[in-house]
Amino acid sequence: MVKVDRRIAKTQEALKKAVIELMTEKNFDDITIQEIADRADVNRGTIYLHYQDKFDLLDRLIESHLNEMGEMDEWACELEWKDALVPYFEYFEKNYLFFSTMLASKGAPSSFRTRLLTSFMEGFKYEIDRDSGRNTNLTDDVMLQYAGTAYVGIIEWWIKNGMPHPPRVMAEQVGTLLGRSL
Amino acid sequence: MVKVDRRIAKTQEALKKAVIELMTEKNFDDITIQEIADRADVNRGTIYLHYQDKFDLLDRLIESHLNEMGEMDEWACELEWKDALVPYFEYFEKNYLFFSTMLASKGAPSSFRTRLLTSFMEGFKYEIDRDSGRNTNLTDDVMLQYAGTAYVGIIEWWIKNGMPHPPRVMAEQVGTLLGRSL
DNA sequence: GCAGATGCGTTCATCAATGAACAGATCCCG
DNA sequence: CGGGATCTGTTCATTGATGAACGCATCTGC
Repeated sequence: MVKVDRRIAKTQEALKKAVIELMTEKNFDDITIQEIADRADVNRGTIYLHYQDKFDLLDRLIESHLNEMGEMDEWACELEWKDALVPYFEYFEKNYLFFSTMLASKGAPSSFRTRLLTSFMEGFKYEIDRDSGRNTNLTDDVMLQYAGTAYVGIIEWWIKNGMPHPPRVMAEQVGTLLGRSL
Repeated sequence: MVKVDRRIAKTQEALKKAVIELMTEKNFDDITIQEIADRADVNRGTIYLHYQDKFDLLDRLIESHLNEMGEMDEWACELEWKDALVPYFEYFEKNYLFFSTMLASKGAPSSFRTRLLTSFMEGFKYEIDRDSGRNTNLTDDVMLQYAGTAYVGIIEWWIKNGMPHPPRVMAEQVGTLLGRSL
């Protein structure tokens, strides 16, 4: 992990935060580069030092979240389901604004749901029970699609309904259900 | 008003915020330059581009607040007392952490109370009623000291007690009392 | 249709922030 | 007392951010 210049980290952080905020206020397509720069308190030209355009910025924003969740996979892979899921729901809670915005916005980035699903299914692949024999009549693609859409769906519900249960409770219940499905 | 480079504004803002935060956690004398830099996410050397040392930083932090309140004077000087005080109490409320820290900390910057008092008395000087004749038996220094300490005292009480009344209510009551005293 | 306005992407000289290093001061523990 | 550790204030080459300008494209309304 090469440590990045703190100036770069700060401006990128500010830019990502600005995009999320603006997306709660208007459609992504209606957001202008100048608005992002103003909101982030950054020179307009500075954006182009890091990103191609606003679509690239949004893309990298999504990517960074998926990567961060990917890193949590490695920490969690040796834990029981319900323990492993706690940090995930805490992450969703912490980045509430991002997830609610990305899951709600009806415009171009509806692809987010798909990318999230793909990412989850990729992670589930190594969690399928292949030993006990209880899944011999099930194929991987069906199990992955089933568990993946269920997981995305429950997160979507949880976020959009103002997170009615604390992360720990969600982790326990969803952990139980995912364990039964894989 | 020459516009300052936004990089300068950002780092100074971060440094001031860092100092206030750290002062809520430990005595000012125990705070190290490195801690301030870390908290502000700024290189240690950068501090010396703007300030002599941490005392200068604290000094300029106080100064900037007094100046900002001084600018509010000019906007407010032609209003009635109770209207003029509203933005002040809103300012105290907004910068709650600063005022509570500065008024509470028992160490070296107990001078803050004195500086605040001096600043208020300076502002009151032009508000004394010299026309109606009801103050002919009173001297300026007595009135200023009386109203000044009362004002500082009531702010101190309000802040330390968790701002039990909204700014508008405080402004009305304190406005009435100050009007009677000057 | 065209003129003004707005947004985009890029350029460049200038300035601010970085981080690493340095010597000196002070602290503190053995 | 001595020496390791920590904090300070300063230096400097390097890198990132700035803001102003530019040409170009796309709207918008007269």
